[in-house]
Amino acid sequence: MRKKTIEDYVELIYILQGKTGKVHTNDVASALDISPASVTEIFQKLSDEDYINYEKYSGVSLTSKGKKIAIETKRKHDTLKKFLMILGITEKTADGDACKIEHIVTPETMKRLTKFVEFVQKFKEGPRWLDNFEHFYETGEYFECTSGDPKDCPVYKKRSS
Amino acid sequence: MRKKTIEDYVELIYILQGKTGKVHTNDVASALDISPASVTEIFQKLSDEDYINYEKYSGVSLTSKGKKIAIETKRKHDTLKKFLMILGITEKTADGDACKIEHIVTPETMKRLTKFVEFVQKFKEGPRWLDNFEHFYETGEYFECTSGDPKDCPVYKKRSS
DNA sequence: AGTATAATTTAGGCAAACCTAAAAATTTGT
DNA sequence: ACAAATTTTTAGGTTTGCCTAAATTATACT
Repeated sequence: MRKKTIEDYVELIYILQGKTGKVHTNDVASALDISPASVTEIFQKLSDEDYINYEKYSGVSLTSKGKKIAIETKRKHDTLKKFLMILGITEKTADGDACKIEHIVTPETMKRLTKFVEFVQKFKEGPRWLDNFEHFYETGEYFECTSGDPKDCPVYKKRSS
Repeated sequence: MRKKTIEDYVELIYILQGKTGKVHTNDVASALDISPASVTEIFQKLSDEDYINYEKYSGVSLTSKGKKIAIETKRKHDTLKKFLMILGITEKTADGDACKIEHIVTPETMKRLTKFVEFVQKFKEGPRWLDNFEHFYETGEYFECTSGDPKDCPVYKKRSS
């Protein structure tokens, strides 16, 4: 069930690293709820493939290769999460889904979604059609707002975020 | 890399089953590019968990439990694909991404996306904001269409689909 | 500084998902 | 119908990602 990718680990290390840049076996173990022994194995593997600098018994830090992957993955994650939240998905669910989708989505799709988020965010409080979508989602009532006076296309609900 | 879920197998069997409803070891093996021996194991497992009816050396067919999963998974797949295509992603990419996302997405997100597709499809040729998104995607030019005379919010491009 | 405690690593094991090679059952061609 | 070819299954092996228990190293307290 739980298949963690290299990206997962690297991103997590990136997030966990404090000012010192050092991340310890136990930090990762408790974050992922796996045994410290397993984390040691993971560290060895990541080190072999040059994603992290690993020195026994001291912590671990990202190499430049690792950092690059981490930043890229985190950027994907944040965009996906924002995207899902725009559609009205709760933060917690959006975060969880983003975490899974970020590893499998193609660059083409990612690019589209990124642009979409950018597009929507240009509105101060969300575009009108999004309010109408929200209303449709809640009630099933549907209004088409492509023509006529904008006053005929009411906004049903102000979005909070 | 290749992690096949029960859903994957069941959906595939659903797709592969012809008029007779029988699917054979080799069909699945060549579809997934794995060995026939592995398919036998998979059949045994799926049979143990009552997703398929399995009789050695004859083919395999879905139980009602299996069929239910298969139909549901296919429905998810189709919705995700439509959704991605609404955003302008090419059919091939949308299909591939849908195939991966369908297994990991939460019901909450799935419900939202389904409604979103329904919402957009109520427009005959796609809502105006989608055309504007397309224009924004292509050119970076941005127009806000929430107020004022609709004529001030031009449509730049008619969508084909 | 020396010992108790905590963190980390090593060693060995288990289960899942694949594999190959060989055995067994089925199907095909004459 | 029966031998040859094909399909399917069995048996046994490999790798991966996790585990526990025990050994080792680091840290913290007096």
